[in-house]
Amino acid sequence: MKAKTEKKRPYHHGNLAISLLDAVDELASQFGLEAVTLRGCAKLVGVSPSSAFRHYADKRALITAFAARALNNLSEQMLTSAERARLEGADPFLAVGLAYIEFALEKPAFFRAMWYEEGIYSSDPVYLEATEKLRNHLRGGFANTMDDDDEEDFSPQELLAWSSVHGLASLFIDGPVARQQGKSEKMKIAADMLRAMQPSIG
Amino acid sequence: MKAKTEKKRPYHHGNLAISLLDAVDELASQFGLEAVTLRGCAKLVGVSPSSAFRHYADKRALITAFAARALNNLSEQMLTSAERARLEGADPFLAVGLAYIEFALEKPAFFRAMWYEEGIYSSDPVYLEATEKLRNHLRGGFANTMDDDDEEDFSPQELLAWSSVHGLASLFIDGPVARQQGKSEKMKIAADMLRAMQPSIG
DNA sequence: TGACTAATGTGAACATCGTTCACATATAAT
DNA sequence: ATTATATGTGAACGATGTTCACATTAGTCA
Repeated sequence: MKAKTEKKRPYHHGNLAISLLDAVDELASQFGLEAVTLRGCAKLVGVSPSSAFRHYADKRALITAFAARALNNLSEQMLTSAERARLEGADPFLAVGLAYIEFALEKPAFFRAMWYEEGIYSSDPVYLEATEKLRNHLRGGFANTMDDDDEEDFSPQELLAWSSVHGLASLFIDGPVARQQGKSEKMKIAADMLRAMQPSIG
Repeated sequence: MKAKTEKKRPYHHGNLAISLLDAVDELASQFGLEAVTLRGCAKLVGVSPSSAFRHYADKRALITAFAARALNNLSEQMLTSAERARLEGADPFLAVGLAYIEFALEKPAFFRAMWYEEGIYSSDPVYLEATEKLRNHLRGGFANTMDDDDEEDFSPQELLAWSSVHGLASLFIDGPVARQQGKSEKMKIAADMLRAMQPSIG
């Protein structure tokens, strides 16, 4: 959040790599992912444009790191909402699905960055690890409610759950579904869809 | 397809607007959507960069037009596969869903452009009309197999169908699902998912 | 402490991109 | 034929990603 905006400016920033990620966060949240610029990030951090290349091979690598961080954010959010649901005796399946969609609605630029295949290095180890974690949290959240047959592969039911949740999130933020409606109505639509799926995953 | 590549070059191209769309098609198919450049399209068509602005307000408008055309392509493909399924006595629901996913697998750049919210004018009338048509073809294809209660809004079941199909397509081309597998295996996974959905939409 | 080395930030430069605008050329209308 | 309109051109501008020689600092070890 805070990009160490105001201080005496020592020649060495000391935390540039992470501060640049914060800058991407800031700019992407405010103006969209497409508006994120290396020079803009550098300026926001108060540093020369070329200094970014000491920490990231190129812009794409920076966006990749940001995407990985976003994936981890989503993983956390799903984990906590699954735990809370279990504690409250609520349906963890619904909770996990709704958390996924809510994340996309609240941080659309983050969600887009996660799956921005053409703008990231999708085989970067850090990014890959983050997708693995998300995958497992998804399976973990969904597994308690449905048959957890295979350890590695997604069952058709699990894939249905992930796909539908991912698809609705995408259609909400980038598609023509419920364009005019507010967040709470969208969440209600999402809950209805998830409940409609129950017969398939019981 | 053919961008009138080789001929005497009259001062006026005569078909620039459409030829530029063909150029976007060509470049996006070959090098990805992010690699599409106004100057590149102009060069491919054999015309000056600035001439593009006589037909499109800016690059974003050009991409918007391309996205609309892609949406119409997908609509056609879904329509024909639904008809064929009906003639063959096959399951139209499965056919429509698989057509959607197959399109994304075969033309990923087209599919991305369709939902490239930050890179298009999503309230452009032509684009909007194309999304409406797709919407209706989706409902048309799905409606025969499930309760067609409401005329305008998607029922939870219909939305589940669209979301899951859209989500799986997205996860295939931009996500970590079945990365290593070939198209036929992915189509089998898709069919399994669609069948797993049957209890919810019967 | 002081000197050497590695790490980190800078400034100027380059090619490319989207975009604009005065101008050139072709087509259509009168 | 003359005029008006549509369409394409060339040169320019600012912004972007990137590179590279150089400046500054931090870390290490005598």
